[in-house]
Amino acid sequence: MTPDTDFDLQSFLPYLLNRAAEETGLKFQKIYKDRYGMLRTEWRVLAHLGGYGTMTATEIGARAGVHKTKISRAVARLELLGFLARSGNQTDRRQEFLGLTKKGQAAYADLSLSAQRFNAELTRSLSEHDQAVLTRCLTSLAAG
Amino acid sequence: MTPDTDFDLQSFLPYLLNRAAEETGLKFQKIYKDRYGMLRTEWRVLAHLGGYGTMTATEIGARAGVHKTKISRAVARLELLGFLARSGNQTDRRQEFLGLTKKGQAAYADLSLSAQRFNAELTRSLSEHDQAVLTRCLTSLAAG
DNA sequence: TCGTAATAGTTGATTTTGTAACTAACAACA
DNA sequence: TGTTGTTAGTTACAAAATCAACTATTACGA
Repeated sequence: MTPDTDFDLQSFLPYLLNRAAEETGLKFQKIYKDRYGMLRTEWRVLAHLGGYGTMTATEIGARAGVHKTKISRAVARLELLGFLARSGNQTDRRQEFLGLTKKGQAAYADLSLSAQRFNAELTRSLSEHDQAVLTRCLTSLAAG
Repeated sequence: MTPDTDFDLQSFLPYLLNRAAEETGLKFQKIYKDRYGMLRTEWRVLAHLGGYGTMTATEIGARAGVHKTKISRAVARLELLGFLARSGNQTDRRQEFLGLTKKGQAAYADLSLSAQRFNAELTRSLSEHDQAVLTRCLTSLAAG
């Protein structure tokens, strides 16, 4: 039985993407976990609110590509930890506007700075051109 | 309070990588899940054994970047489903050589072919050059 | 060769995620 | 109105990942 495919796992994009994501993600996870006890989704919610301003849970989910149950739990925990505050929407009482507290803003300022440094370190060995190609390809792949 | 960082989540590599990995990974997951009832780690173990031949659990873990408890459970399940067989090592009775059964080989042949097609579809919109850059960058990032 | 350390792999307890069902509020339209 | 459908968000339960502890075996040094 000869192998009729010359499949190469090392060039299979989902595999490579997953490995690269895990490798880089776990390293950065240490930062927000150690400093603020945050989980990944919590950091992601914080990053969205810090970077794009107040919005609803559904909107975060849509932008971040995260399911609403995960958002719901992350929001609850961020609120519990004092990083986030909710304010009901008068015109549509189903939804709530989510915004960072002072403490949340401070955490975002700190973590986003660390993220920048972390990213700079990651891309240090890549040429400007490669960085541009990589970001473009990833953005395209992430969009589906 | 002016934001003293111009951090952009959209160019933060761990975020982009994670999104691209999820997007592509979940799509391909449907294939091995629907056809063979496999989980991601199980498909990954199958892919390693199918692509590189018989090896031990630890070796798969090291190559695939997966923790041994995940490997252990994936192997147990693949064995249960009849895709994989173990054979003890005489010279070191702690370890076992893992290999695919006929059924496992057939599943690998099928899935690796689908993976190739899936990958081709993913990269269809990318130029040859971009593909090469992407793969190179991802491999470098995955290596840590 | 005895005792200690290291390695292969498994198992159990805890945490986190995923799936589905649920409540509450709004929308559309007869 | 009232009935049906849709959307926002939460919760309950099942599935899976993580972490630590465990057994069995081998390696190594006094």
